Amino acid sequence: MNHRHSQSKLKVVRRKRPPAASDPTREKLLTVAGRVFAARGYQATTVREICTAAGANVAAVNYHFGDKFGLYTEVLQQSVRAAQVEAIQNALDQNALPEDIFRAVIRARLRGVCRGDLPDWHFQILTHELAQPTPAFRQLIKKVAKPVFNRWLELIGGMIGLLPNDDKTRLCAISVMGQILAYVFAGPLLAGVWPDLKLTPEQVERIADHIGDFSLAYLQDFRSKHEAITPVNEPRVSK
Amino acid sequence: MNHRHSQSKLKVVRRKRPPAASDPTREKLLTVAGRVFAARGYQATTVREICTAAGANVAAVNYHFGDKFGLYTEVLQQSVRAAQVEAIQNALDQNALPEDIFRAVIRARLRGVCRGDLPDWHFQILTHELAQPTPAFRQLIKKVAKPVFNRWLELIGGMIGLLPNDDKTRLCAISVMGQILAYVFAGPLLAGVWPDLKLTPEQVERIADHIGDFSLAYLQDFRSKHEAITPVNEPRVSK
DNA sequence: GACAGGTTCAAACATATGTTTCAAACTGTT
DNA sequence: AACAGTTTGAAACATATGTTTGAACCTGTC
Repeated sequence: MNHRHSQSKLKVVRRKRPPAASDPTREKLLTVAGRVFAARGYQATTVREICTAAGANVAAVNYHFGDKFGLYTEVLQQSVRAAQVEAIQNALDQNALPEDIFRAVIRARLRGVCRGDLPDWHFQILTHELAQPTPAFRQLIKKVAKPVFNRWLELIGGMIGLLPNDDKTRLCAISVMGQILAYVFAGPLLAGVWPDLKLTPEQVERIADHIGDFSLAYLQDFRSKHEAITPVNEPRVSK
Repeated sequence: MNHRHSQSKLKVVRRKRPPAASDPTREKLLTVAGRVFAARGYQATTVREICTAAGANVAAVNYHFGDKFGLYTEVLQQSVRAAQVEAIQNALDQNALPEDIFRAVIRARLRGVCRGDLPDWHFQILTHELAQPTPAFRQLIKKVAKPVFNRWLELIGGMIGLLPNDDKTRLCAISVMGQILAYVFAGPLLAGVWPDLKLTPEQVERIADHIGDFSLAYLQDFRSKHEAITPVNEPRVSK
């Protein structure tokens, strides 16, 4: 009944030569589709809307991407690539004080949401995925989000002297991530509740600093209280 | 082209007598629709799916609710009513220590997300609205979320000795809300990143306690550092 | 039982939408 | 210029879906 994401098309229309590096209509479709998918979500978006907005024929999507879902998948990948995951990876893999890495990650993630004034459309797409995950999304989580989060757990575990897989470590990691998510995903909610909030670059820095302060208060306190029994170099599972 | 929420139907089919208190198919449609809308979102949901799941005829929705959007609006209202807003209102208006009120609010909000095992479907609907707000949603924010948040600002402002509309107060309020939102709205993300997490009532209590501890570390620290210049009884704007 | 008002049902309607088709236009190569 | 492969375009297709319709079906009242 419901023609969901058709997943495995056996007879996919694929061009012989690879994407030609700069195919005008292909590029146009991709950028336009990004905006539209971000605004309406996968289901509510029509290929006709994308094509007319891109000045292309209705058949263009099927020709270049096989089908609607093929286009969406490519948009999603491009979106994740643009979501500055490497920025965060880099921050996490830097050789610096844990606290500095910690703040750098927060800043990197938060910077991603203000390209100009509104949350970047890349994140709006993720919002839709959060509400209604497609197979493409689950895959991206496994491949992108999970490794980053694991590294994040190591960092925080190190800061409070617990193992990465300790429940307390996880709770703390989520507490910090959650504060960031509020600004990334709860846009409409925030706008209704704090209308004057403008996500200028300076304001974003202030927010990042605040989240850092807010979180470190607990993390450092936790560490100093448990330092006697669980030294930094030999973390143990607590309780 | 796109038949969005049709908003103002002039000739709405309305029964003469009010909803009859217990109309079996009407009730059935409402409860079923809640589940389906929560799972798929407004656009992706078909009235046929709802009707067959409710064991009713396709025409039932139009007969009882005018059109698809009428049904959705009613589901949304019922959903907000069930979202335990009063529980939070009550907690906020209680006469107790600020810290206790603070923890009670966190617990109340977090409890709402675990009716059984998965996030309650009421919140899933809100997730869709977050991704793609309907007019009905913006209204709900103004009427429900904003007053609660203002009360929340007062509480936190009082705890750190700042005015409710101070930026710092707002940042703190969002920091706490954000931690909660992570569990409410980022379900798929959490599931991918912490698969073993089971939202049992006990686990929810633990999470609530953690968020309380995590946040109070900063709030109490902030207060004690600024107490000298800004006593509790006479809060001032900081900086 | 007859009647009236409300309710349900199967079928039909109108339209929206993803996809396909096939001919025309285009592009680079010989 | 001729040709082959690629890309585009307008129309057609098949299906999904919100809505309407008119008859049948209740259910209580006289």
